Amino acid sequence: MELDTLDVALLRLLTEHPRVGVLELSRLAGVARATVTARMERLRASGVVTGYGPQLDLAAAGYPVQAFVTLEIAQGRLDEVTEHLAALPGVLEAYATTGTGDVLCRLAARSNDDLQQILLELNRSTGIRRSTSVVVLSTVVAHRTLPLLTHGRQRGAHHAPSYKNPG
Amino acid sequence: MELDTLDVALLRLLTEHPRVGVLELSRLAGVARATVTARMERLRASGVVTGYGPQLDLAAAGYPVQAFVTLEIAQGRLDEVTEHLAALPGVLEAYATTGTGDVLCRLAARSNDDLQQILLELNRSTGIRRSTSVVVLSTVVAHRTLPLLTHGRQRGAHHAPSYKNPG
DNA sequence: GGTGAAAGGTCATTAAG
DNA sequence: CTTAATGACCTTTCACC
Repeated sequence: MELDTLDVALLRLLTEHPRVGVLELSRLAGVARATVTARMERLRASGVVTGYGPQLDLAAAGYPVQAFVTLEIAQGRLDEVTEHLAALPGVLEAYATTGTGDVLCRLAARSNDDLQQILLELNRSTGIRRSTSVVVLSTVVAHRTLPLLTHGRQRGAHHAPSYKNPG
Repeated sequence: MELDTLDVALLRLLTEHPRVGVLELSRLAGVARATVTARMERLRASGVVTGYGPQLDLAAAGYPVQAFVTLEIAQGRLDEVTEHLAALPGVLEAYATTGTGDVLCRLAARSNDDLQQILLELNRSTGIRRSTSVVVLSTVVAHRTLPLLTHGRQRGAHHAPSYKNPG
C-alpha cells in the first residue's frame, strides 16, 4: 500500500504521543475524527500497521547483551533449524539471507556467560554447520522507520530507470 | 529492572490487545486497576517500556527489500559515519559490533535497484573502508521479545557460575 | 465510587478524483 | 460516478479525583 502525507503524519503522531485517543489525534492532525478512524482501520487492514504493542528496552529489562549470529545451514535442513531457533527464547529474530551465511539471527542475553550458554544451545542443532557471532557494543542508529516513510520517497528507482515500461 | 510474572502478563496483554484501557487491562489480568496503573508507570519510569508506537510492516508499506550491511570503519571516524548513517532514511538501525566488521546496519528499500542506490550513497562516506551486504530472503523467526521475558529466566548465568562475585 | 469526558458506531451530506 | 472526508448524532466506557 502507498502511504500519503496524512498516513505518515498519523503514524508520526502515534509514535510521538503514544497512547492518545482518536479524538486528540484528529485535533493534532487537523482532520475529522472519522477520518482518523478510517485511516487507521485502512492501515491495519492493509497490513502496514501490525500492532501497537509496547516497545521494550531489553537492556533495561535485564538483558543488556545482544549479538548477531550468522549460521551456515546443512543442505536442506532449514526447517529443522527454524524450529530450533523458534524454541530458543534468546533468539529475537532470524532471517534467511544471501551470502556465505544462510541465516542471520539476533540474540539477547543477561550477560556474556548467558550469551555463551545460548550459543552453545544454538549450536546443538545438527542442522547448523557453522556459526559466527558478533557482539553488539553500542547503538549507532536506534531502530526507526519514520525517516524512511517521510523522506524515503525517492521513487523512480523502480519506475523504469533506463528502459521504457513494456507494453 | 527485574520483571515479575505480572509485569510480563501485562506486557503480553498489551501486545495482544494493543489499545485497551487500564480498566479492561485490570480485568484481563485479574488484578485491581490501581495495580495496573502502578505497574505501567513503573515500567515506563524504569525505561523498560520506551513507547507504544505503531509497529509497521515495511514490506506492506512499499519497502519489501531489506539488507544487512557490515561496515569497516576507518580508524577514528565512527562519528562521521554515524552522522552519515543517521542522515540516510534507508538505514533502519545500526550497531557497533565486535568482529572484523565494525558496524552492522540494516537497510530497507523499495526494490533491488533502490537498494543499490542506497548502498552507493552509503559508500560515499570516506570513513567507510569496506562494506559487505547480504539481502534478506525471508523471515525465519519474526521479531519478538515476549518469549525471552517469559521463559528466558535461566538466571544463574550471571550468578557466579564458576567463581564468586568480587566482594 | 461518582462524574466529566472521550471512544466507538452509524449516517447523511458534501467535496474531490 | 466512485471514493473519501466531514460533522453530528448516540450509547457505552473509561480515566481521574
